[in-house]
Amino acid sequence: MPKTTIFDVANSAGVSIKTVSRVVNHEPNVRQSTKDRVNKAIEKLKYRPDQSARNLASHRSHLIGLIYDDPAAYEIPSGGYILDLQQGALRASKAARCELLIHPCDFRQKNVGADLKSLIQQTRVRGFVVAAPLSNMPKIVRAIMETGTPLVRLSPGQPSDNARCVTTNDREVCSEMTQYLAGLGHKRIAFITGDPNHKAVAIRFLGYKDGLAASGLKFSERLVIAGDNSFGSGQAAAEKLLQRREPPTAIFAANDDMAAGVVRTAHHRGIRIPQQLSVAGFDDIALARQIDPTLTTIRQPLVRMAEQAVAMLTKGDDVVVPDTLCIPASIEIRESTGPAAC
Amino acid sequence: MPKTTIFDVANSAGVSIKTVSRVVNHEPNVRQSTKDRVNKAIEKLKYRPDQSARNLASHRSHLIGLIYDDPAAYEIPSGGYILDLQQGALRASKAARCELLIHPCDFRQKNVGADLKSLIQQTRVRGFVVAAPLSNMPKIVRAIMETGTPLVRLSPGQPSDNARCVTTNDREVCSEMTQYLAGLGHKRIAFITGDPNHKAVAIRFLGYKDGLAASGLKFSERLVIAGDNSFGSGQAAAEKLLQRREPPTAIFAANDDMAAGVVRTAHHRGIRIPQQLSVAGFDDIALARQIDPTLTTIRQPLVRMAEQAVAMLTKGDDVVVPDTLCIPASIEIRESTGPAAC
DNA sequence: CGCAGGTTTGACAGCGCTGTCAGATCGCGC
DNA sequence: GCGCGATCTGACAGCGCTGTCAAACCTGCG
Repeated sequence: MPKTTIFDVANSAGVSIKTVSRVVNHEPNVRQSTKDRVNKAIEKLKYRPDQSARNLASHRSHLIGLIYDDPAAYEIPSGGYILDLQQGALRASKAARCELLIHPCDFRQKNVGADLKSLIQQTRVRGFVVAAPLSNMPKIVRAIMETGTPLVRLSPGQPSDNARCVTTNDREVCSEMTQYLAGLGHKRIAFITGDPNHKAVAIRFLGYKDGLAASGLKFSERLVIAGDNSFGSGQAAAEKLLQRREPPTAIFAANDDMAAGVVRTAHHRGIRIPQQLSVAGFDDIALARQIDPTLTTIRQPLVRMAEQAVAMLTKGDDVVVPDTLCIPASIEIRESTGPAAC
Repeated sequence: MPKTTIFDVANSAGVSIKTVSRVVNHEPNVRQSTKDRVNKAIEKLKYRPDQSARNLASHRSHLIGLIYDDPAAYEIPSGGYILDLQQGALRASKAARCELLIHPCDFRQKNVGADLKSLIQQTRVRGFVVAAPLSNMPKIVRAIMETGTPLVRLSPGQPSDNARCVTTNDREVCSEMTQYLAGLGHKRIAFITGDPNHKAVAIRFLGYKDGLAASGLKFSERLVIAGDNSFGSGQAAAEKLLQRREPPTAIFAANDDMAAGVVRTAHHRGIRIPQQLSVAGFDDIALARQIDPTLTTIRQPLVRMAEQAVAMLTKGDDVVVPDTLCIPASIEIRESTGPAAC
């Protein structure tokens, strides 16, 4: 059974291949009756346009690239983040009749730039969505921009640049969370910062400070511990904080993995949550609902962010799309936070 | 800056385009000196072959499709499974200079078959890796086979059929795990079965029975509870088991998500693990190392399985590849199992 | 030296589609 | 009935590469 091509359809419908092409691509200026005839032929012959040929002739593709930090380069990958990303991207891709190419890449490697460029030139991807923390790395962003391929950055630290981006209100919502904790009576609220490479996560720290100020609490360096976004670093930070003579009564971690690490350490030390210690995270990864107690956190609308990012890429060039989109996050109160003890 | 094409390279190297093509594709019968000259020209002009053109001319692509059950269709996606799958597939794809297309699909939908077929015809994917539980669904497998696209099934329940597959020794290793628990003195070892759609998981139940027999324990229907692979079903099953007058002293769940659910429920009921209850899972997802206590489980070599599956697809047709590959799993003993109490 | 048999190279015709541009057809007003 | 702009349709030349096949070039040996 030889593949049915545009010629077969044209013959069957009694028109030229160009007209078939017009119908398939929803181009204007085709009489309705002709359109119907062609569509009927397409139906009958089960015609599917060949993407390779389309790409070749039209210099564009139906492929969307999703670029994110390679979890294989870490010890414990924060899976939820990536899956949410993928889910959103897939949803929008499907809507735009595109396929999704995933491309984790390790920014620590020297030749990421060259690697990306060759990917782009080979596949003629229609556009890329670059997730944090890669989205704020000039090396990566520049490599893509140099090829002229459209891209949308997800949660870049500074939203400037001449590339489009989709963000969330990290700072504001972290301030809210801090105020919520303060409102529960907590005076010593510790903060575990994230990977400094991850600018958007760094911004969360500012929100924490805002929240303290708004609640009339004063900021103390002693209550801030550096983490690196990993579960293990959350454990380590908690270890340090909880062995103090005057430990914090609440710990706010810049992401859920670290918050989960805190919960684990508290457990080990026999500290009850939330009776003796409140713990809050950020991201609302699946794990947040699976650990015990379930984690109070901030739901980052990652799925929708990724979805919008892809949508920006696939929207017709005629449609005016805003260059920057901010999708607000929301606080998700669960079992791990409660009134301050002392 | 117009794209550099094979013509530019041919001109620069003073050969025909066909020779350039030969060099690029590592075809035999090119004199070393010619090869060098061409490579130098490629280097100089930064030539990258256009995949669309290649695909069109050669009727094959550099795309590998990874098909798995759509986690978005569930409540709680079991992320570790998918990420491991992707990681393995990505590794092998990269080695074969291919890109990975991910295609979660919801087998509950009527038109999955048609959907897949159109994907295939449009993109001319070189081959598919179909993960469990989709790998044992005739509807899916047949749809792909009808298009003549190569595919490799991952952990299909029954390894027959005329499609290649990569499996692990679910049954044997589950028997081992059961014997290990029996060896710790457990007499009442409960088993939580998985999603019946997931044939490979169903097989684990047989291994459990084998293990009981090998340990001289007799099988009891009462100790078997049906789960559906989800965290929640693990919780529910544990709830049922633990409220009995004579509860089991060990619970072996057919996957880690459910085992984690058991741990959670035990916690809530104040039952100490492993002192009062031993819990074992299967898969070794990241969560297994993140919950407290860490979970004794069976490490399914998923990453390697996916890697091998893609490798089967990309190996030259001349290389003889076995039709079925079994990569053994191994028991990973952690904190959640210990000697029987009573 | 000449020739069989292998190795290396090149000419050229597509692959299936889209972009361009010119030609056909239509509608409408005078 | 004619002319003119707007609407529709088709011919054809690529897009950048690979497959085919034949030509050119090498060996080594009688």
